[in-house]
Amino acid sequence: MSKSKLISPFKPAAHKHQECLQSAIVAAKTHCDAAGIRLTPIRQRVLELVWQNHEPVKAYDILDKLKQAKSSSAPPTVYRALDFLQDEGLVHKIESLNAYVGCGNPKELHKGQFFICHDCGFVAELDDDEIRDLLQKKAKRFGFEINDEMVEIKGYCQECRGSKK
Amino acid sequence: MSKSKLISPFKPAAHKHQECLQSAIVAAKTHCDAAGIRLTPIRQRVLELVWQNHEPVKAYDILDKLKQAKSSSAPPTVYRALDFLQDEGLVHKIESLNAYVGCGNPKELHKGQFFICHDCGFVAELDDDEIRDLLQKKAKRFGFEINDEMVEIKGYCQECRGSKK
DNA sequence: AAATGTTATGTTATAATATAACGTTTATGC
DNA sequence: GCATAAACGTTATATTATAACATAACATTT
Repeated sequence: MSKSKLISPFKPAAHKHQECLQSAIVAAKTHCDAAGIRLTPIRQRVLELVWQNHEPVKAYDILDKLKQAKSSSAPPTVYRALDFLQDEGLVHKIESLNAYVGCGNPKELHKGQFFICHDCGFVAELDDDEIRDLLQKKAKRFGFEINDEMVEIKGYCQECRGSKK
Repeated sequence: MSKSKLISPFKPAAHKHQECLQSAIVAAKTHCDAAGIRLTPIRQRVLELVWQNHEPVKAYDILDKLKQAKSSSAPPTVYRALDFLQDEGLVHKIESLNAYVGCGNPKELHKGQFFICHDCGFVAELDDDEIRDLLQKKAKRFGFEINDEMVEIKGYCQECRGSKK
């Protein structure tokens, strides 16, 4: 079946973000338990920091915050945790920003399509087979076999557009 | 009218690349003349280096080559030229690789969709309205106004797939 | 619990990518 | 020619990411 799922929708600026954060952590724990891998304290902490809001977070900003608790933290501390989280589908990298966002849908490994608001910085993640199928169809025309895809769309979200009028 | 144009197709490994290079330079000159802007020697040289082949080229690799002719070249030399060339649609940045590819279609400013072979490194550029329209349609559903888009697809080109079987 | 293998983390250094800031030169229009 | 803007030179530094090797934590077998 073809799916089109808004994994991380745009939300009112004042939504209850604690809930996003907590459900992401629960989902991550569940996923890691099921997969028999370890969500260590460092990894969980990095995941929490990525989920501080719905904006892409920079590796060195994460590092700064880690250092507040543990001054010995270094770049590899962060990048290793981010690598782990990406491998498990708990975090995505936004390539065009060199920044990272949480993913609330670790179960199926996927690469979503991202919509990023220039104004508020919010990122919405879509997991859409129609887009994927169309890219497949295009690729097929010249015999290309797809293995990985990055779709990052920038513009203005409804809320920010509204506030400008 | 809706277009789907393969701006830079995949090509046999042994295609006559001199022709790609030369026609790109001619197109760039024509474009700059028409627009009343200057394709200075540095800019032209950087463009030639980007067009050395159909693989994305790194800024510092360009710099190394510039230095061979003029040892005073520095990072800003390269990045300024790349910025200019990107603004004019003569070069695209592949965000997921931090690398740059030439574009043979400067006339209409656009952001293409890129297909990148993991094996040979070749990049094909597609300029396809069907993809763009679909992304528009998806965005519209949640009131998102698109302003910039990045589509980078990785996998294996026909030639490389063939050679593996 | 000792020995061992594996995974995760600590630590230092450095590579790779990109921009800031300011001065100088060069093109171009008047 | 001269004023102006555009392009370039130069030095320094910011930002992003990885290499390399040591140590610690945990798991498994004995």
